[in-house]
Amino acid sequence: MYRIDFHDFFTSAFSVDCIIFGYSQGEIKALLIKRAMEPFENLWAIPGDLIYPDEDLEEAAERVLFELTGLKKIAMHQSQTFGNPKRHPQGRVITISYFALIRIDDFEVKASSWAEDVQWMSLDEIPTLAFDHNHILASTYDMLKLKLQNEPICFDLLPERFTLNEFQQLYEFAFNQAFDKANFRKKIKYIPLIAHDEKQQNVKHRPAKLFSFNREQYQISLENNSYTFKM
Amino acid sequence: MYRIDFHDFFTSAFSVDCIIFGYSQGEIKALLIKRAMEPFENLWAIPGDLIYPDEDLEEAAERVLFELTGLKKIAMHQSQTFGNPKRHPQGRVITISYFALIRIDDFEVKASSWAEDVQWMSLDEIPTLAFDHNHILASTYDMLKLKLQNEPICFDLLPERFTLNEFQQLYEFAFNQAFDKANFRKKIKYIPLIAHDEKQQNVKHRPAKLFSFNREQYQISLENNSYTFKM
DNA sequence: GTAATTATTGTAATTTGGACAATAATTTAA
DNA sequence: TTAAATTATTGTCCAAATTACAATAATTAC
Repeated sequence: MYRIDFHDFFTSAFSVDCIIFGYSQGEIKALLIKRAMEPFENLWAIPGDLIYPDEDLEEAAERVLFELTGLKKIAMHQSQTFGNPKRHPQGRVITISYFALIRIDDFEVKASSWAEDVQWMSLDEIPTLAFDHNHILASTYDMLKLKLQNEPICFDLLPERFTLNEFQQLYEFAFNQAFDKANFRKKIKYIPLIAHDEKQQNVKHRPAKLFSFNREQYQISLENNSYTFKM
Repeated sequence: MYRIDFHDFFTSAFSVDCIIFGYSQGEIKALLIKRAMEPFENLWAIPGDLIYPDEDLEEAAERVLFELTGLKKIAMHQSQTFGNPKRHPQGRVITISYFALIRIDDFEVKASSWAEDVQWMSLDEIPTLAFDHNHILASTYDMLKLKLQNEPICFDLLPERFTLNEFQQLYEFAFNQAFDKANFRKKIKYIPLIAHDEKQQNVKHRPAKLFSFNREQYQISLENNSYTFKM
């Protein structure tokens, strides 16, 4: 039986795609770039590019994101890998997707390298994207919703200090359903939050108290096995 | 600015690794092969190999698994991707891991191709494996335990017809803790099971009734959103 | 001060979950 | 044939969580 030589396999490339979800004004959005380069020139796409031969995956995700959008110091989480042989018109490129969650108002994005433009887009207004990026985005959003139920990543989307109503609204947006206010507050009773003396400013009604997530306390509970996040 | 040419990136290869978990005699085991080939010749490893240039990922996982172990018609689920630049001593190889769950007694495994031996190994008796395979295996087992709580994959491990006690024992093994019999039965009250007239054979005590998972009913509930599996 | 608005807390009924006990069905051995 | 042994199955009670809904408190705008 003929056996292919090890080096015959080195005919493929890898890329990373960085799906960045942000939250602002009660809405979850995705960060997209406009391609100034073939293939799919002028189409919108998930920021992504090829991995250097000696680069680790997560390292590549951070570099590529920075090069295209100016974002840095963002914690990236590995998601799925997409490898249909026909997904890239110029050759075999397998892409590993990474996702991250940020507060839109805390960062400034700026298109550079071969990104002609960069923009936050509402999830219900996503145009046809380059490659299989519509599929990748939808599939990653499903994963995000799953994680929102089992990990305290909602606090990466909310402002550092938030009201309990803002907290509730994020979940109402993500799961597209209303919750009872009183019951929501009971459900989150065990989530370690810090209650501040500070209150909402510039609202024309009774201002709500501001809270923040107690990451230190959460870490301790994790190590103790004394609490597991569940929504 | 110097820009690397697209084709300079084609210096890497992909592989798939197939983590097969099986269940038999009250224990979850993993299927491993003994390598008859450099690198790591004679070490045990997760069955895996390079992906052909024009092959889809899942297709590759199924082919590789068959070539090395004789297993076929096994539904594979994508897990994580591992890409440390130094993980393969002969070059840059990024590996995409797939996992599957099967009933050990329903299949026969047979080493072939460059697998010198193939064996089911208890999870607490795993030797030092080739490459980063100990890490991959441990990480995939963690994922399995997570999925056992949120998806009805336990029925891929149990025999087609099982007793409620066998069902309970699988969870007791995976989570390494005992459950109350009566309460376990309450918990599974809404899981769509078919109760058969048939009973356990050849036991020296009152035989238990046999059940099987009602996949059709489960599919319907999924589409209805009328039930979500939760353990 | 008063109306309007929203934040926050409370209550009661229902459902679920955990600990434990009772009963039923079957095999084995005398 | 029957009693002892073993395991399957069902039931009960109490505590805790969930749900729906209501009441009260704190602000702002006028």
